[in-house]
Amino acid sequence: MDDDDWDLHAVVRGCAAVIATSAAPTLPTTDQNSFDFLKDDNGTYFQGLQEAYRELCGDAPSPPTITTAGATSMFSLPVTHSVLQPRQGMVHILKAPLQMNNLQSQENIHFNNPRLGSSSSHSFPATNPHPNRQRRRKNQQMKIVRQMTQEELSADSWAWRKYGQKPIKGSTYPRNYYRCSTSKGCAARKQVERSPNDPGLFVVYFTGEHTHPRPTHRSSLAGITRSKLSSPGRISAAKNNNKGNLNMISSSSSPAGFTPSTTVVAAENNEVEMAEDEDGGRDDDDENIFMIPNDDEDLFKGFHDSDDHSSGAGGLCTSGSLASPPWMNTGSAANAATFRGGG
DNA sequence: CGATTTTGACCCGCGC
DNA sequence: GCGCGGGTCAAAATCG
Repeated sequence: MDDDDWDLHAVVRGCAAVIATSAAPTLPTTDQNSFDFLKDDNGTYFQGLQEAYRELCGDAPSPPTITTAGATSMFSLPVTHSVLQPRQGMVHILKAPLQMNNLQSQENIHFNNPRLGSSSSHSFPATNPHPNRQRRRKNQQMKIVRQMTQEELSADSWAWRKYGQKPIKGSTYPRNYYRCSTSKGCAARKQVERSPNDPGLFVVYFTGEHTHPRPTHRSSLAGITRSKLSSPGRISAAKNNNKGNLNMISSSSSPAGFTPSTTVVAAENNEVEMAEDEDGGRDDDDENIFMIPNDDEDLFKGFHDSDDHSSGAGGLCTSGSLASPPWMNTGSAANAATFRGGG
């Protein structure tokens, strides 16, 4: 389920706080292994982050920069800039808003995780009619945000199953919710919506982790037969065509088709701008950012198409400590999007 | 028949 | 405490 996922987010949250405050203490959690790759020998994370970046990017032209922007701190992993601007070709790994302006001590690095037995004020009642429903505080979620073209979305070897669609207030287009269908217990999810600034682009949020290796052949996966955007029967004839939903597509024919450097563009959508935390407020979308430069093709080859290089199930996933964030995997594509009611 | 999509309802975090 | 908004569930419909 999402339990591990939650822990990871909590760890990352703490890690970000540590870096942002330069305090660099050890993580106040028992589940530190998940992000040990960010930790150095001194028990801090700054060095580890740099190393992690080197793992991801190979020969990075410059070391990763930990920077702060206004009231919000963020990781910035520049390739060609010492400090990249958020809009200059970044993939944003969003996390919960740390409210760094209020973060003064490690005590503030607090995990509102009921499953960690910490300070959460929320827990599922015993009478929960949906005991399997795993919810976490919005600001506890870690997201990776990417802007992708339809081609990019199609270049995905993961199998995604749509489980919801919601109109988002203030957004022209609805948001579509997908979860990984490769493995039943897989917590990997993604949200796809059209960029409000460029309907030709899609803003994709990746959350959760894949609990299984990347499938080598989509054709062997359950459900892929209906996840083809290009399928005339499904798209043009199906009832959802006129609704403009974001439909999944599979991409078994293009296992190596992902070319992030050409398509992952500057983050100009509203979500990412909010993620910049310009107002330093407490908006739900006002999340801390773990930014990775999208113009580093190797980086995303590693994340998205590592198996293209015969690296097995995720080239970066070389250890059990989240060497390869599974939520970095690209998702399926989307078609035209309009509101559907409800919600 | 099995898997996915659709879609209304439900749940819950969060701001006021 | 209340209401809004977002995320998820799950039954029905659909497809191959």
